[in-house]
Amino acid sequence: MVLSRTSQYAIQALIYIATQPAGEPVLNRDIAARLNVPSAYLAKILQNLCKQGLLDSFRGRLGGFCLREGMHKTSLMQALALTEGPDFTKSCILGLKECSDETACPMHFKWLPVKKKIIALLEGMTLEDLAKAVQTGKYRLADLPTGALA
Amino acid sequence: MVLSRTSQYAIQALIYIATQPAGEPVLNRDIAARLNVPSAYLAKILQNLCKQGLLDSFRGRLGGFCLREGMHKTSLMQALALTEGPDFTKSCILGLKECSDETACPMHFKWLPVKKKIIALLEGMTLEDLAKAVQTGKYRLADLPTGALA
DNA sequence: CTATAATCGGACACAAATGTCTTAAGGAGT
DNA sequence: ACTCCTTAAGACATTTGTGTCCGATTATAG
Repeated sequence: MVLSRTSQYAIQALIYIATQPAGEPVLNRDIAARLNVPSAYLAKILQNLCKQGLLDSFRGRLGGFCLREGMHKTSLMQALALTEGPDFTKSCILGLKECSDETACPMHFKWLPVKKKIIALLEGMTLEDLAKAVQTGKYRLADLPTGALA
Repeated sequence: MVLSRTSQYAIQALIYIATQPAGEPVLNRDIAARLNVPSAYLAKILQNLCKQGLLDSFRGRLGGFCLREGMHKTSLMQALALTEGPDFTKSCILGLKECSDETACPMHFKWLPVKKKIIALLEGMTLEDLAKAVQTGKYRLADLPTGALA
């Protein structure tokens, strides 16, 4: 429900990168192992986030990916706009092309407040926030506990 | 966001059928035309809803689909469980297989209240409710106004 | 009984999402 | 210069969602 696998991988990876020391590139291979996600596919996703300006990438030795300067405060909403498309919260829940306060589907006015809550939630959480939550050890980013890898 | 095309078509069709006189089968062809949806695909969806017990179908002359006795009060939640699978609200927003109050992803406790609102909304709306809303003429089921077809 | 009209069921077709592989290009260390 | 390690890029494969088609089946009307 709600998010594509691509977006889920992207968010997980972004949070993980945000937990690592700023400025030290993180290896795609390490992220993939940590999150238990296919690494070649993850690489594609990270490359896309680079093109969109959220990440920086470095080739060669000491290379890898890291958050671009200042991007720790990126909201989940902004990040998802990059993976799901900028209008991913705009669409009608029943799929109607035209659905607004003036031309509403029968669910429109019931769905609207819930949608607003979702948007507020996504706009209110930053990568930094989520990274800090993970660093407390109370939450996990993958199906294994935070420190379970060797 | 949120619903597959299949589910969107299913809900639209169910609401439309619920607006029609009970007991009089509705033609798949008419539903498809009214909703501007591919009729062969819609037929598959309706057949599935029959197998799952939500609709009745009748072949031959005077045939078609209609809501099974008593199913006007079916909630959106119940209908979506048939098209999206019974656990479609259960899953973790980040895609973790294990994510509960005890083993939580960093979004878990923020997402939980929103998820509950969504579930309450879906459980609170019945096909009958939505059909009545459409019948007031204030809402539309397709991209054309309720009465726009010839 | 026959013709007609509708769903049923399966096979097929196409597109998008997801995942894999290989080669090229670029940076760091020796 | 050379080698190694990394991302970049594109081709390819697989899976799933979406959509089409056709013959079989069933019910009604004449």
